[in-house]
Amino acid sequence: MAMIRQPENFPETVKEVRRQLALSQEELAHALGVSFATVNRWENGKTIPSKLAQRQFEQFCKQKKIDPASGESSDKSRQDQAE
Amino acid sequence: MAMIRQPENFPETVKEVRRQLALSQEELAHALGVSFATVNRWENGKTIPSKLAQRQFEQFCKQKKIDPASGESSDKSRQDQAE
DNA sequence: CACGCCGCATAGCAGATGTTATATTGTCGG
DNA sequence: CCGACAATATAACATCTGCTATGCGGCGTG
Repeated sequence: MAMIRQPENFPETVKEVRRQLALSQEELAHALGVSFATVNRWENGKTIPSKLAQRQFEQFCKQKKIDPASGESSDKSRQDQAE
Repeated sequence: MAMIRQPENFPETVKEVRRQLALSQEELAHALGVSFATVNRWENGKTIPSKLAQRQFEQFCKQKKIDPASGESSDKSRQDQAE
């Protein structure tokens, strides 16, 4: 029985990932190939991402070396905001 | 009225790719992470794929070394269809 | 032939998404 | 304080997608 395992709270996860990368909702949306409204709805719990969107998001996180499951980047390669 | 630029005919492209890989609509759908109905609608021109879906499809083609633009695999690495 | 199975086409409904528009909030400079 | 601006929240409408069910034709088996 495969329980689809959605991160229990997708909204926070998205916000967290976005914050770690210092991206606006619009920028993240563009990076994922979806619209701003979609990311906004995800973060505010208005909708749940499609399989494709979930896949894309996870792939994006991997690519960016971010762990969506945890609340932290967890690795030491922080480039942080050198401004 | 959007002059969105699609591969001139997405329906044929999908059919062609699917045929080259000898996949059923259901199998391709699963490989792409969408439903059978969606692939079926694409092939029959009922709907146009979302950005995400287009992206996934193109990525799938690259991964499978198939050129969606042409009607042929174009390369010699054919896995046969010895059946 | 009758039956079941598979691949495909189609339809309806609910939910997700894209687009556009409007409102709110916070920040910055005057 | 006021205005301008960016980022965000929200809404409405059209389209796409997921799911389910149905129908059709082909194919093999009894």
